[in-house]
This record gives sequence, C-alpha cells and structure tokens, in this order.
Amino acid sequence: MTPHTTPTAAALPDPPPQDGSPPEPPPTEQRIFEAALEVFARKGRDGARLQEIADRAEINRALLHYYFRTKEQLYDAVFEHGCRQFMAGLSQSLRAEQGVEDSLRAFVYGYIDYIFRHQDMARLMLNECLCGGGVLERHLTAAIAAREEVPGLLLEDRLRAAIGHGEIRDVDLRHTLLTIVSACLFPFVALPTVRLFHSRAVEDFDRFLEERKAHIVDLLLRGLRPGSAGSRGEARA
Amino acid sequence: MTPHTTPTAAALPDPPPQDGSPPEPPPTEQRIFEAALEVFARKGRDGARLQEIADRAEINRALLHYYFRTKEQLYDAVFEHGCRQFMAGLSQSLRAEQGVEDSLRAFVYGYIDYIFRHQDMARLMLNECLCGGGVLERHLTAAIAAREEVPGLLLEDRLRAAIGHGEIRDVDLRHTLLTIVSACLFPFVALPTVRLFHSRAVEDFDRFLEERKAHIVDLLLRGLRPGSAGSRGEARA
DNA sequence: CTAGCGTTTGACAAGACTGTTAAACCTTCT
DNA sequence: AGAAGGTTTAACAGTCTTGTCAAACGCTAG
Repeated sequence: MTPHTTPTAAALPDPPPQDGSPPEPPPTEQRIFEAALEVFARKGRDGARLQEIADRAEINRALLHYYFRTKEQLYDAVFEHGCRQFMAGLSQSLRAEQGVEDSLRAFVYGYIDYIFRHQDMARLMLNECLCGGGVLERHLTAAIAAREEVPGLLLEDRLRAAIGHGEIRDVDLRHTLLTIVSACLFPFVALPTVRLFHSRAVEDFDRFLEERKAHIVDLLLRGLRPGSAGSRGEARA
Repeated sequence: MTPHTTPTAAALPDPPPQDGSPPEPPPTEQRIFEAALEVFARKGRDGARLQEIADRAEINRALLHYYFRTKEQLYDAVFEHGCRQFMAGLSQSLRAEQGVEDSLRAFVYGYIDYIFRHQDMARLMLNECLCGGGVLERHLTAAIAAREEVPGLLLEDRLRAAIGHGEIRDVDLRHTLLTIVSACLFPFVALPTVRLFHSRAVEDFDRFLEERKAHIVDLLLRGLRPGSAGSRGEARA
C-alpha cells in the first residue's frame, strides 16, 4: 500500500527532450493522469467512466483504485495536478515586456497559444466553473494564499503603470482584464457554435486563432488609447 | 398513452400577468420543465438525477417517464424547448436602433440583462458546448435552416452598414461579434473565479453587471472608431 | 351508479458503475 | 532458489439509477 500518499511521479508534463533514447512508455500513474484528463475534459466529471479511463490508459480498472482509491480522489488529483501545472506554465508563457503595447500583445498571443495547447485542462476548469462543487475555488484560493503566480496579475500591473504614465486611458482594470481573458478564452468554449457561423474555423483553426489574436490586440489597443470620449457622451445609462 | 407526442403545455414561460387570480399551480409538465432545467443546469446532463428533478417538481419519479419516456428524451425536450424560447426572447430583447452606437449599446445591455434573467438556460447551453454531444449544433442548424431569428445577426448587419458609411473601422465582423458576445457572456461562466478577484461581484452582482455593460460599450465604441492605426503598425505578427 | 380514460403512485426488475479482495505476477535482494 | 514487496489482474459484492408495470385514483360522460 505505497500509493495513496503523494504521487511519486511528480514529473513535468512537458519534460525537455531527453537524450535520443526511444520515448519509453511513461509509468502507470502518468498514463492514468493523461487518460483521466482527456476523459474528464470530454465527458465531464460525472459523465466520465472509470472503465473508459482505464481503457484509454491501457490498464486494468482496478489499478485506478489502487492508485487513487476513489473516482472523486482521482478527479481531485487530476484537477489539482493539472491546475497547478496549467497555471505555472501559463504564467511562464506570458512573459513581461517593457511597453504596454508589447505586454498586451505578448499576453494575448501567449494566452491563446497556451490554451490551444492545453485545451483539455481549460475545458476541465471551465466545466468546473459551470457545474462544479467549489473544487476550482478551493484550489485558486490556495494558490493565491501560497503566493503562486496568478496569470493575469502581471498584465494588470503593466496596465496600471501605463495608466499612471498616461499611455492608456484610466479604465477599470478588472473589467478590462476580464474582457481580455473573455475574448481569448471564450472561443474555445463556444467552438461548436462558432463553427456554424464561422466555418473557416473548422477547416483552419490555426489561421482562425491567428486572426483572432490580431483582432483582439488591435481592438484593445485602440479602445484603450487615451483621448476624448466618443462622438457622444462617455457613459449614458 | 397520450403524452410522448408534443407537449400539450406549449405555454409561454413568461406569461404576461393574468388577472388577479392567485397564481394557480402550473400543470405537471410545465413544472417538470422548470425543475429539469434547474437541475440540468446546476448538475450537468450526467450529474443530474431524475429523482432530484422529481423532488423539485414535487411529483413521483415515474411521472417523468410517463411524460418523457427516458432521461435523454427529457433532456432533449428541455433543451429544445428552452433553447427555442431562449433564442426568441433574446432576439426580441435586442431591439434594433438606428445608429451604430445605439445599436451596440442596445445589444450589450439587452444581452447581459437577458442572460442574467435566464442564467440556467445559458449554463445549459454552455455546458452543452463544453462536453455535449452535438445537441446544440443540431438545434442551431435547424433553427438557422428554419430561418428563425439568430440573435447576433441583426447587430452584424448594423455594423456592416456602419462600415459602409465609414462610421466605424473596417474590421472582421465575425471576430468583432464573437468578442462582444464573449465579453457579455463569459463573466457568467467564470463567475466563481471572478468572485475571487472581484469580490464586489458577489456583494452586488447587479452593480457589477451595470459597470460591465458600460465598460464593454465604451471599449467597443472607442476600439471601432475610425482613424489611423495605433502608435505603431496595425498588425504585426 | 359505473364505465372509461387520463393521471399518479408504489413496487419491482435490470443494468451500470463503483469499490473491494484475494490471488497471480514480476522484480529484487539475500 | 527463496523470500519480500510492490504491481497487476479477474472476479465479486454492493449500491445507485434508470425504466417498467400493474394497480389505485379522480374526473367526466352516459
């Protein structure tokens, strides 16, 4: 009864390419993580079946219990593990630039690229947002308390400084950040719907995302540029 | 065996206040719809239990099968029914204005207000986007084929005309529309997360949404205003 | 009154899924 | 070779959930 403690395989998910050795099959636990993430992301927490996870990991279903006791503990472990790596990797891919414009561009480009490469984890987290039982909140509050890097905050600092320097307008940064994240993330949520109206997105999703990055940065930069209000009053209602 | 055909109670969900009669308990089928929508929205398609739906509707569980045969058919009926009303009501609440600015404002304000009043249905649809099996696509394609009103298209027409008149820049309207919808809708998805950073949103969600409406309209109007590109080139990568 | 018909209910049957256990397996160390 | 300990497997048990059924209920028409 060695497992059930902390995962022995706390290895990186994106390990830097080792020597030229053939890609040795990852240890069982790692395979379970990967399989479980896929299935949970596609079917949801309740829709996922342990049998399907086991099949995908090419192991006996009883092994899932051997390593993680229950389905709930497996889910929590996958979420915890994935969430931590996701956040860390995301923060890392959002390098800080000097100017506001470059910072914003780096954020949007990095964000979309990263989500694209980790759609399963993103779906899992969004799923948790929609009908989850507080697992995400618990983990996020813990992460914040532990002073881990939270992806959006760096850009918020940059924008705040830019406001101080008069480079951009004095906007409510929380709404601005939320808008940026929405614009980057939502297309992945709504993808099945987007396809219907934007059929190109299916044929060439890469191209669609490239267009999207440019569009968002362009819109934001113009929308944040300092200057007088629009043709009429600023806010009405 | 009268049921299983088409719902006899195709009544409106927001019936205009009738006479002063006491609110008579709605017929069984309507109660089922309401209860099922709530439970499906909160627990997801697979997480929902028929027993919980029956309890919430204050009926015997067997009645669910009497009216809808299977869980899947119940889900489809709720989705179909809800989706149709949702779309129709949404289109209706997005009245067309003359100018671009007013149209955009009406759209954003109407959209957020409507979603706020129909969060369950919105969650259900988003859930279907994330881990659904094509039910949403099927219904949407059918709706489009039947030439039903699709919420976003009216605004798209307005914006296209405005581009023709030079009132706004020549942007990719599909991305613009997607951005607008994202900005309005995503906060509802991410609400549990937003709370952590934007604690005011909990205490006073109404106020948060009012701020948000103004923020979105403001950002969009400025971002779409015609004029030269930013401090540097327009698009880089 | 009662026959008919739609509605509602409790009980039951069948199946799906999770979780447990004992035995087999495989490697390592003595 | 043999013991030890972790790993894997097949089979089993229990529970939860869906779906079905026959009987009971209540209303209306003849």
